[in-house]
Amino acid sequence: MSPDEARRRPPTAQQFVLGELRRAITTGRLRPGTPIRQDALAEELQVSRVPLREALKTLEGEGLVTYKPHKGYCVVMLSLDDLREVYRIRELLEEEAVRAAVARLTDDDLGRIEAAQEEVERAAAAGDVAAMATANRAFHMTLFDCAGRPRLARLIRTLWDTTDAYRSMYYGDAGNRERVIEEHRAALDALRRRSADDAVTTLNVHRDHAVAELEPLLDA
Amino acid sequence: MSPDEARRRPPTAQQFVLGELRRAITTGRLRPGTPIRQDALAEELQVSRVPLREALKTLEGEGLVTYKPHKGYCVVMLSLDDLREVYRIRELLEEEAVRAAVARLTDDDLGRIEAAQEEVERAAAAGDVAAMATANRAFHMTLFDCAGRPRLARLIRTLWDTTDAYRSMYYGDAGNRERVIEEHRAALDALRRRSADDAVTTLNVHRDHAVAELEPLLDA
DNA sequence: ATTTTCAATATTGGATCCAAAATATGGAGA
DNA sequence: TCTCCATATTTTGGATCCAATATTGAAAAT
Repeated sequence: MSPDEARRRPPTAQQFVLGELRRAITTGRLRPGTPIRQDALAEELQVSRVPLREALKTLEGEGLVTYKPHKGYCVVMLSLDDLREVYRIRELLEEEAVRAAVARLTDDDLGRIEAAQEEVERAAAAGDVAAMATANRAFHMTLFDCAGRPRLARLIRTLWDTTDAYRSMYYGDAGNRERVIEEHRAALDALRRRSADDAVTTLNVHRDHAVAELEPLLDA
Repeated sequence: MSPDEARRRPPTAQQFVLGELRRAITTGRLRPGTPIRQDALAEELQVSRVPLREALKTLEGEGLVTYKPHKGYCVVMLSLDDLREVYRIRELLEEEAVRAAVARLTDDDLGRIEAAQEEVERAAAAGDVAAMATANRAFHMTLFDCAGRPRLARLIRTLWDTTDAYRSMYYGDAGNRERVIEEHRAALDALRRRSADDAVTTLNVHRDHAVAELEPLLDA
């Protein structure tokens, strides 16, 4: 392992494993529905089963894996209904977050959101799908964090985590990337005008587009 | 351990510990803010630290304890803001659940909710606070489960878990117990009429009463 | 007296080993 | 051939041990 990797590597094995598992699920290396063989996975990640199991417990709490006593963990298979349910819950919670955020949005906050958007556009221009997914998330979460409601923001984060595995596919399409940028700009415009209604509407459209694109992917 | 206890005891140590920890936090035996000494707790519960740590990971996911690498776990101290935030989120999600539930409520469903209510009243009459808390929870969750939205119901459950520690205090007061029963009856009436609006309104009032009673308790 | 450093101690993180449960295998009986 | 049951193997659950990190306390220097 290079010094650079060592610096990046989290301070505990369970956090390292957690990140690796997220990535594996996100990128589809661990496909939905597959049972998780702890022994094999632990060996592959060069850790013992203890930190692996703690990471799995965390993922269970986030709804990314299921667990049955004495049967083990299993990557969650998101059904179409699940997807719609998650997005509907997101709609409810994110509207709440956006309204609270707009009510107390400072110019400084706005600047950070704009910076995130610049990063999104830079990644899109470079065609870097992974970077774009990260930047997109930062864009939204920065806004949600402005609501000053840590528990609400935490909930929304876990909901995003749940569908991360599928969202990355969304950015594979150039048309989607272009549309995301346009919709973000519209949202930013609403935020600058401190119009909560417009921001909510814009972001709802944004979200609906995403779920509409994702739905076909789940049939396969 | 008696045979009866043995039958009740969960199939894995981590589930047993999970239940014990919840109770300990709920009853205030583990007070908010106290760091959790794994060694001592494990010994007290007669298990090793491994299942204890996995249970703690679950509780962390539910927001009942916090975790810092190399520092350990800590029972969360719910601030007044936290309480309000949790109840506001519950309001949003439970309205959604109730509307979905009413839309598909069968007579059979209604019967189960009524049965839960009978149990609530029975426990209240007996002055059994713990049983009343359990029955009350069953009353609401039975309704939420009727929504046919498993993820939504799961989320609501974890939100309830978060404030369980404080809710039990609520039932210590006889006036509160009486009011809960009245409000449940009003909600049942709305459900029988299949009036989603009335059910939502009634339950919002119900919830607001609870939070109003709980708020003073959090100053101390 | 205050601050800093360093060692001693306590506590968490992780690896290995063993036990318990579930699953797979294979043979006996109908 | 099919079913059922006993056994072997795999896999998960948990206990113990060791390592790494954090905390505490005391001594030394300013």
